[in-house]
Amino acid sequence: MLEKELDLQFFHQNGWKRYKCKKCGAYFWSKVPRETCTEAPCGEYEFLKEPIFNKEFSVESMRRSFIEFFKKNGHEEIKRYPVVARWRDDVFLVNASIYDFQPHVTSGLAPPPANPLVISQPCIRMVDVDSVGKTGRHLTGFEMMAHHAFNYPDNPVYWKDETVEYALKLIEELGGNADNVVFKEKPWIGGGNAGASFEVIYGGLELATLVFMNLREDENGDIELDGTRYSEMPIKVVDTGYGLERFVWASKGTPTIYDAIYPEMISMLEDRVGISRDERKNEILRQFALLSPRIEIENENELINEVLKDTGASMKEYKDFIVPLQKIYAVVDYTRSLAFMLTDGIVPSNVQAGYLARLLIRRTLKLLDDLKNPAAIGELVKMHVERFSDIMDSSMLPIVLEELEIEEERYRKTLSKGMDIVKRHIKKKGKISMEDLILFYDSHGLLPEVVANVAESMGISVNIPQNFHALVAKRHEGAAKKKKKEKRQYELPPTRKLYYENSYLKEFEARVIYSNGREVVLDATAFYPEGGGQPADRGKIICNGKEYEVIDVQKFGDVVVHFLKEGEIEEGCKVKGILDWERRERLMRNHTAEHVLLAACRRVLGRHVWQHGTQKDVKECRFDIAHYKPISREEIKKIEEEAMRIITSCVLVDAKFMNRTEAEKKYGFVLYEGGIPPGKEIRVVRIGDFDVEACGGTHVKNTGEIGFLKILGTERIQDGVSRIIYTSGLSALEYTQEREDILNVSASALGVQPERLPDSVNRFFNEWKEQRKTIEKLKKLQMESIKKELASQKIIAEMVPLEMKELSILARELMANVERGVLIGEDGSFVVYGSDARNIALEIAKVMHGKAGGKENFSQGKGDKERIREGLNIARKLLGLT
RNA sequence: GGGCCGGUAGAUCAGCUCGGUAGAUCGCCACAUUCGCAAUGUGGAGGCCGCGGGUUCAAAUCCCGCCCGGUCCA
Repeated sequence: MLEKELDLQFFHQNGWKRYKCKKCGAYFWSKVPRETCTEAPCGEYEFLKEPIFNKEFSVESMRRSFIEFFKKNGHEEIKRYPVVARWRDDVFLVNASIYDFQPHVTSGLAPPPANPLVISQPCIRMVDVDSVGKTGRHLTGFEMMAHHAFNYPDNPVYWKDETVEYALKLIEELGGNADNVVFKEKPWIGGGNAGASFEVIYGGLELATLVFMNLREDENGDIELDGTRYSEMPIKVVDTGYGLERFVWASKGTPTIYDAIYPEMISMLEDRVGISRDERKNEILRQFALLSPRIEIENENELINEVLKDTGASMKEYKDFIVPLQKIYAVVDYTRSLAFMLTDGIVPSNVQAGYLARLLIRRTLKLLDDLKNPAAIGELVKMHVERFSDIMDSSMLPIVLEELEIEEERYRKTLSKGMDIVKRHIKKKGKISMEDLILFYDSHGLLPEVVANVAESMGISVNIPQNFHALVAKRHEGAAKKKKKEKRQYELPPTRKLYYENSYLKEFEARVIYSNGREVVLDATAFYPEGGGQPADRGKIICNGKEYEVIDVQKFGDVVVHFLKEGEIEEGCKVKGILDWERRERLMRNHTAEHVLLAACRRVLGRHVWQHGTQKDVKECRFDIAHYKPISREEIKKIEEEAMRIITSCVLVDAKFMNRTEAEKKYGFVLYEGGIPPGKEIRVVRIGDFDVEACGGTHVKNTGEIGFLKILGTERIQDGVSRIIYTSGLSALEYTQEREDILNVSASALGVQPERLPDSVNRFFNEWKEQRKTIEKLKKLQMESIKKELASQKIIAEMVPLEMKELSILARELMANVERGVLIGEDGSFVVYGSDARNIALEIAKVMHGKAGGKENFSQGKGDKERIREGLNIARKLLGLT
């Protein structure tokens, strides 16, 4: 398939030929005859010996050169997207520039922001997190420079030949020799799409990938790749990715990619850690970069040994200089990724994208600890934000720094708590098993190396298995299973949505176009179907004078289906629909109130606040937001005040349908606060300058109609996610009235004014505690006197005015003097001790119609308190007292 | 979203396996020692054993549900 797809005219016209790599067997195109594809490990990193361009580039100048080149060639420059993929629900982070345009642009549903376009998109890839620093070339954060063209059947832009030509021209413009380029053929699959691609190899390094995306997943498709079926797409997408950092590296030929990108921060950290660089160390590092494509990082020891062998370096040299340097590299890369993630608004958390941020933070802190803390994590993130201020939002810095402080504190706490647990465990068990190691990691977040360190300081050695993480993963197997909701399909024309035409419509007339039992579809409806966290309307449908109650309304595609409580309506019938207006009005107010609340939260708490989930209802609504610490009482009050300010300003609420791409351009991704609606057209609800969201719900026309917004409470549902419970309008008034009632009832129960309640309650509670203590003391005294009375005898069987708990205590104290005893309490419970105690207790229980049990010489039980006399009698008999 | 661990005195935790008297250490208070402090000694105060059900004669302990915290995975 590739051979045909990638046999370009351009190659034939310009003297390029197709070869097969003698080492890896892949096919490639080259202008000069070659034995191998030249990509490491088939070739070597030639650029490390001789940079491939005739001048050095910084990150900034390379990015600029790339964008200017494509602008010159008819491309429009597009601003970067956030690294957190808010417009998608299938991934957390942006992994590649094409993510910006999936799924709606690539599927043809929405137009691209420009065509063709050029962009430099920051990406985060967590998969390489373990390799960073050690291989000399892996990164968690990088910029993918890209040009994209979307070819529609009626509007083609350009395709394979032009794309290849651009790659060569760009390299020449940067001062490289196009004849050294190799185009390696490769099938490409990703994100539900597929196509053919070229890897652009230069100097042994893959500099770019040129993807020609023309297939999409389709179970009925006639092309099969990797076991999945694909069919041709109407749109053909040129998807390129040029690694910005790799280009910079190749222009400089530094020992590692990190030295090329962040020379300033690295030399600063080297100074602080006390490492000096020289040619020899650079040679060792260079060797790591040269060998790492050949030896997988999983076999790290092999890689290290090879490098030491090739360079003649000692293990000590490696440990003293190379390891700290590799840690510095990782710190520098991680903190830049964090700078992107946090300024783009990711809040550290124990779930979702926030967890990935926390993971990076903790790894960074661990590395900084290893390096004896040459810098604070916040200092480094700040340096990145300042250096990349042209593409990062430095106004987020204060919030980011606070988030990092909170995270560091939390990490230290987890760590010290975990160490305590390990120490206690060792004291108790004296060893640490495999199971324990997994438990410590899985449940307490302690890396096995950390556990081993603690154990060794206590003189216990620990075996860390090579496949530790695999074992942990095995534990989690079968844990996650997703189920997709099957949505029914109705083969009916779209329902006319009267609730969008006039959200105040209370009654309407329509015709039944489909009826099946309790399901009714009308040609038009004012009933709002459940969606966007707003519950369905209720009300009734009247047909031929007969009323049918509507208990649910759902949307299937573009068809609105009403569900009746009972009865059946004939198709074709003319009906009148009447909404439960009281309910709908409250829902509408609460929905608009939610948008107001979000605006207020962003103003009070900061711009990182992001809606996380929501559920409207008539009375209480839930509104979840991403925020990095619990919301304080003071903040709640401020949010309420801010919201009321928006409400009392009587701001117009504007709802209209807009072209998706235009809306994104105009308002940005804050639009998707409430989720990602499908389709080319999206409904945009705007409240003055306060808030704008894509939202399909029904809203009031003016914020003044909300009247009153009250926050009923907050709770933290996850780390980094707080839930605000609120209500508005009449429901809010009802809430405050109910609260007042509670106060009044409580106050009158105590016979005080409501204002006096806090003091009075405190007093009563303290008195109650005092009295409880007094009772305890009196009981103790009573026990003492009973004890004195009984202590002179050898065997006793008595009724005493005590209950179970005191009986046991008394019995145990009597044991010192009295050999055998039966004590029966006034509530019918009893204690027996001394020889044969259990059997005696069972006998007493039998007589007292109760039950008993306990130890051989100390037993308890309880029986009918009316039969205490009988119990005593049998006890005396069994003890030989009568 | 799922898995795992935890919630007992102001703090850190033991007790839970196998139901039957709620404990330790630190901190706090008082007294003793001292010119005074630190240190030490003696004594004392301090617990809705997260909440709600259930099983049981009897639950901190066993079972179920919920709440809260931590942690790992997607």
